[in-house]
Amino acid sequence: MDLSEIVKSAFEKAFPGEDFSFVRVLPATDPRFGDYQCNDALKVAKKLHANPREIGAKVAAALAGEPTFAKVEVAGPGFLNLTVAPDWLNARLAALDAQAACGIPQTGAGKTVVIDYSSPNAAKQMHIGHIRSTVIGCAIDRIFRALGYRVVADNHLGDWGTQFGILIKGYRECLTPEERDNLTVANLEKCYVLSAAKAKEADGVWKEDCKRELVKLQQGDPENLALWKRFIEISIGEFDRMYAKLGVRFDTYRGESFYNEMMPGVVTRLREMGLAVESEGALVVNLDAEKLGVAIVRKSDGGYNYTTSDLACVESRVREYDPERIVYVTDARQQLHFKQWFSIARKMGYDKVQLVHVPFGLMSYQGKAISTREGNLIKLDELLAEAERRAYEIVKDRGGTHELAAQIGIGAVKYSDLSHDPITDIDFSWDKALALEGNSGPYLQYAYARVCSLLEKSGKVGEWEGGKVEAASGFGVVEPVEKRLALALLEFPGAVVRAAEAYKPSVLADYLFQTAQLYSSFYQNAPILKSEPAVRDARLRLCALFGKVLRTGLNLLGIETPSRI
RNA sequence: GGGAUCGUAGCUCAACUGGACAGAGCGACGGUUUCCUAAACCGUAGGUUCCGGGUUCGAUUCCCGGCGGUCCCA
Repeated sequence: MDLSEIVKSAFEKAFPGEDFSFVRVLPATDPRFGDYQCNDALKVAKKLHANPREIGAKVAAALAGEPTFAKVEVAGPGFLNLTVAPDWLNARLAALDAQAACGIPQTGAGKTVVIDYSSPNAAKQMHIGHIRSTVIGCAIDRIFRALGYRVVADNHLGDWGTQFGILIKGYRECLTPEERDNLTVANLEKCYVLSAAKAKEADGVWKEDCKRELVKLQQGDPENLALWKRFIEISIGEFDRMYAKLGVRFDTYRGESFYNEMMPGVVTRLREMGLAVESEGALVVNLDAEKLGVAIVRKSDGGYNYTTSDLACVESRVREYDPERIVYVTDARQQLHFKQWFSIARKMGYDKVQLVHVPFGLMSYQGKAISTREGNLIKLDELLAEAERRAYEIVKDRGGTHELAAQIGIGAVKYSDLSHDPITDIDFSWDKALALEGNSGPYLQYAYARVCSLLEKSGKVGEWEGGKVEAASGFGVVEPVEKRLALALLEFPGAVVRAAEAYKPSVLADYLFQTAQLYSSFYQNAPILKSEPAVRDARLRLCALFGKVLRTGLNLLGIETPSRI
């Protein structure tokens, strides 16, 4: 039985008739306090106006004879320090080992969640600023899938808007025939820059031409529409090349254009419901009551903006998927925007679907926002190539391949982002992004590879890569380092759940690193293969379970787990 | 002007949402390879958790007021 349940019923036994639903047992914050602790006697003391130590003592008495615990102590002002019985620990480890997906609870079974992430702009190359949404979103995606949710991963591309007038004009006038025939995103970027520069010329002729092309596109002109489609296809092709390297995949690529024809309907409904009113030629929703200012849903020139398209998008998603929640992974600058349109969506009646914005901090480079204008834009492609190059320098001496180097380098890039709380601003640096030592992706991959190597050498565990560990032996945890590792392994499902609840892959990353540290310490300080057979088998089994947990966890972060590095 | 967000070791970050002496990594210093992968391990130094109040048995965490950085809106 769950430890919290056991202690809760001890509270109930000691103080009948009280509500103890809040009682929780947590891992001990320090090994000296035992294996687990419960601090809730202090809360109870407040409620009952009683001495907390006495309450702790009564609960401890109620726990006497409970076979789960080898020792129950009241410490300090009334903390309950719990030491579990070896049998309990071994049984729990065996249970964890036997469970599919390392015991991750299937709380999402039968539920759908839409996760909206990455979302780069078409006709531009991806740069380091795109890592965060892509990598954090991908991890949240994988975590929710592991919890049993049906996940719809959607890439909400920036594939519509004024830039296409500039692009079409630029395509026709600024590119050579060869460039037009072999159109790449790099070329699109180039012609955009040239065309946008000309649009700033004083006479305004070029700018007018761009506008005309845009209007033609919006009116469905076949030639412009075909060009636009081609731009999008080329862009997606290029994005997919990046996603393949990053191990990211989407279920749908629905850009802004997908919601185009739905926008007038949204505005009509907003009007009919009395939510939107005319103001200075524009149509706005006033949110002053919630201190969210005013949201424009149709501009004075008749154009729509993101608020409207996001509302159209939520309508569309609810209709199609009926999701329990929709998660948006975007940078923190958009917080106001999301608060505004979430509020409007609820007023429109979309109050059953949970709308969640996961904001992440800004990425800068050398202290400046990343932009073409600042000239500090590092292409994602370059970053990944450099990551692979640095990893290869280390790997090549051991006969490592470029493929292995890519797994390690990209693991380093992803982990350096995922190991931080998403809200943290990041000033990009090559050395930080590509760290290969200490709290880094490769540290975890290295720990995993050593588990694989160990098990291979033991000759006992043939099918381990397929997840099968011979259960010939129990766990027989003895040494303190061994026990700390064992207790940490039991926390894995909880770490996954906490990461999901907080929408923070960093919670899982942190757990994996701490657990890997315990493993490294154990591995270094306790002989495994050289131990006597009983100890050796028990330790191998623990290592195998750690390997399984680590592989599962890294997989949730989207980090590969080569078996040899 | 209004709002959001962050402020923790020299640097980069944790701290399971209010618990025990605030922990890691990097960097610094010192140690460990006839031994299961040294991308590792062990140890030492390093803190007024921005400042000031408040709530509480107990605050890095919650509330109020400042200061500073970043961002959004007007």
